[in-house]
Amino acid sequence: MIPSGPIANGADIAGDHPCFGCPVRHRALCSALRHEELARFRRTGIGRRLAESDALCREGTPAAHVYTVKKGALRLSKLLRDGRRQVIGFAFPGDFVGVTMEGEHPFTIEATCDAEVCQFLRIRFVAFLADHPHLDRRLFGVAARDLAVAREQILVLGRKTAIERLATFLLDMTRHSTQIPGEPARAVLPMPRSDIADYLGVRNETISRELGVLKSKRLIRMIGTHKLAIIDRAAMERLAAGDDALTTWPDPYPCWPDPTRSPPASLQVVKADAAPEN
Amino acid sequence: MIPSGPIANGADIAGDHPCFGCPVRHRALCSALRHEELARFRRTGIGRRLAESDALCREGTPAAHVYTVKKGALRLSKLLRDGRRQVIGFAFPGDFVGVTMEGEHPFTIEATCDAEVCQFLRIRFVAFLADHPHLDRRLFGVAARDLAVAREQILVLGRKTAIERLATFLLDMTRHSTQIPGEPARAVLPMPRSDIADYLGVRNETISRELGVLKSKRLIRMIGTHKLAIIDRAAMERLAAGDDALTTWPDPYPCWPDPTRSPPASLQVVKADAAPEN
DNA sequence: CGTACCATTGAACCGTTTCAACCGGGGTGG
DNA sequence: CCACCCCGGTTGAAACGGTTCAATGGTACG
Repeated sequence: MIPSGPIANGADIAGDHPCFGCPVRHRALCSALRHEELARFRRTGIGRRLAESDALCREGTPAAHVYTVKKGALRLSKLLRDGRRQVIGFAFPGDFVGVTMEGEHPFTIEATCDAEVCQFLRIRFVAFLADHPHLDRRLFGVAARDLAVAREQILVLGRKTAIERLATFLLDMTRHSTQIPGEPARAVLPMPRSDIADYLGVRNETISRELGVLKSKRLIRMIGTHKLAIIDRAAMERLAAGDDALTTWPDPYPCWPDPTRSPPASLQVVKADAAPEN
Repeated sequence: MIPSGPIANGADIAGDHPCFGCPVRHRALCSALRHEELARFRRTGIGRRLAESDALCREGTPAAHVYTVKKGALRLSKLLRDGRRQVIGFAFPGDFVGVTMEGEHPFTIEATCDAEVCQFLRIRFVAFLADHPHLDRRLFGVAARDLAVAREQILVLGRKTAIERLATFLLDMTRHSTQIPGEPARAVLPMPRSDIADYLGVRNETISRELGVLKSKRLIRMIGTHKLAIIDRAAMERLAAGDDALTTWPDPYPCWPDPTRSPPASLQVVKADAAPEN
């Protein structure tokens, strides 16, 4: 509804430029930058290679950098003081992480597997933003998308059963693997079971068990521990959407759309001196 | 970290202006607008009065307006297809709701009690944004704050017990009631128990029961059904933070901050031709 | 003052957790 | 080269927190 800024289409990068060959140079925030300034800013990023569980930053520490994911995957997580962990989300190639309004990181960022990121100094990034105010719109777009994802996850954690959460997650993961048209969708899970469990708000034993249920119901087929095929996508989508619940729900929660409640009659205009079309 | 735009301090509104006397004219997005344009835009908003359960918009319908809350409270909620409901969040006086990148509302917005909002036509709002690009930064700030709140709620729903969720919520609610220094903090709950339950991902019976537990432990004292006093704030905060869990947690989740894991030795610079301070 | 609806309380049930044992693959050292 | 071990993943059985269903209580509103 609120239009995003224009997508950059500047000249590409020469072979000796640090961004040359970067798998996400046309995605992430990089694609919002243009022409010469683009090249100048992107050159300030340095690559870092991470192994599983290597941390980019920790919850509560001063935020000194922002990052673009080039390969692998990251997990963003928060801890309760007694050690319970919640994975807030994962970041995949092309994602941009680490931007915050506060001075310190709101969560820990670690690799879930071998990964590569491009790291930018935050003060340089902030200065660059000041020189390029048109990026604010773009930044808002990134935050708005993240917000929609986070709110969807609130629905998942608040109201879905374990198997529904898992189905939702597996379908999501197909979007991060290249698909062959006509073939069953593939999902790669580039993280240990414990990360999936902490993302979905259950224990890893539950992940194992519900994966077993999906297998025995022939909705999925495992291809090793970290890869699988979605055999019956329609059934998975019904499951993820909460359609297959065996129980009918009590009255006070009408299914949407519910024409019987559509026009709230008691809505009334208090001040009528404004334009009528409002 | 990313600085917000300047706060408006323009001349106030004359007595015949529709915004005169609005309790939030110095807050919400209104405070980001300035001087004459400010007055012109704010005049385009019309007031609406809502009774409990009156809807401003419904999940999935085209987004035609944006709103500022003046009085009362709103709930933002999503439904699963079988009717399970999740309250994504509440909006209180001064909050700005309804902005979305998509063309349709991602959730239903209803009043939880008698409420008043100021309603703006979206196309007019978008046009105003186009004329005032400095507002993009402000808009990003709003989205970033909402994002932090949503992610905190993910932690609550994914990892906290029912009583911890309730303690977290009650402490939050004290920030929306005026406090008397030296007195025990007061919290007003301007919504039915079912809204609190659907916000915290439990049934309303559970809310009743856990409220009973907090009462019997002398952490809170009810003052009618919709008001209460926090008697032992320190204990409530420990409870909300997950400090009081009776069980010690297994090893793999170190408490933060954990110096033993701080410097990930395997972090290595891949390209070293960038500035050294990066 | 009655009544309807929200809130509370009780008891049985169930999904997920907890605790424990087992499996299997990859890396290491003998 | 093979045995061993370590650790992530899987499976089983018992315990528990929250749900479900049902009945009662309270209160706000007509």
